[in-house]
Amino acid sequence: MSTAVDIAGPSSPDRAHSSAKIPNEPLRPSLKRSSHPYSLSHYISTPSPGVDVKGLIQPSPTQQRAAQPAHTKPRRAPSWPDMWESPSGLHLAHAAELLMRAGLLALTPGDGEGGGSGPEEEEEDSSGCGTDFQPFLGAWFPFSPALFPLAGFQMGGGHWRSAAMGAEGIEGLVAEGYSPSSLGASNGGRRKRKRCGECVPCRRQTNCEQCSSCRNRKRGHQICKYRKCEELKRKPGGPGFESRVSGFDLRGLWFIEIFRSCV
DNA sequence: CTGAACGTTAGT
DNA sequence: ACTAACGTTCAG
Repeated sequence: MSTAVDIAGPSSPDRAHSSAKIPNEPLRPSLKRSSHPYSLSHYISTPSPGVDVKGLIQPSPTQQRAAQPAHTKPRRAPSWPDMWESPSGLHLAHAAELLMRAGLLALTPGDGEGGGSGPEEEEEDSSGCGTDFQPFLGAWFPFSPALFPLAGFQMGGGHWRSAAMGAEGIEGLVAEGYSPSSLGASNGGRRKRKRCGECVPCRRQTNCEQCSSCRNRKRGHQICKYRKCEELKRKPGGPGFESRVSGFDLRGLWFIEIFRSCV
């Protein structure tokens, strides 16, 4: 199965006559940085035979018990609800929960007091698992580990944590080249959003030169319709709007698919 | 509701 | 300064 994205567009000759000034790869540097040879679909469709994914991911009975929501705490960041949901139903939170059940992820509560409700549990859970999984993650995920802060995860104490997109998450974004202003954190959210660089339209490299936007570029000031970022098409603040990293959809699906096939 | 036009922002 | 393109407004 090819991971090639149909960047040719529905009705557009992908001619190379796109205006020379149009950047061919308008991706964020952090997105371009990924040099991993394999794609998500590669891992989903053909799990590496050399790696016992199940063994790494399947929760031990102890872990399962430890993860039982006996006193289910809200795992969602109170101030970033949208970040955990996506319009397509691909819930990163779901994936995160799966991770947690598998003992591969420890949630950092909002206050971030360190051990959370059960320092002992955490020690139990992370024994061997986290440290084993860490290099595994590095090899497993095509996107740079540096992207984890984007998804609300951070490294801490030898295993991955969910920072619930608190201050750490913002730091991660900043580290990735997002300025607070570009995140809409200031000026009442009237800042320009940036294209995600990951969706099909974003990955398209040429203008069709046929759509109204292309033909009317002078006055329209709009990017080619077939290159219009899917994320930017959504209304800011609308349902499922993910203001910063549109890859959440992909990653959420990714996690879920991986766990579906492995657990 | 959709698309065109324009103002504005952001990168070079 | 110039260009690309996002956000907003408005006409149809």
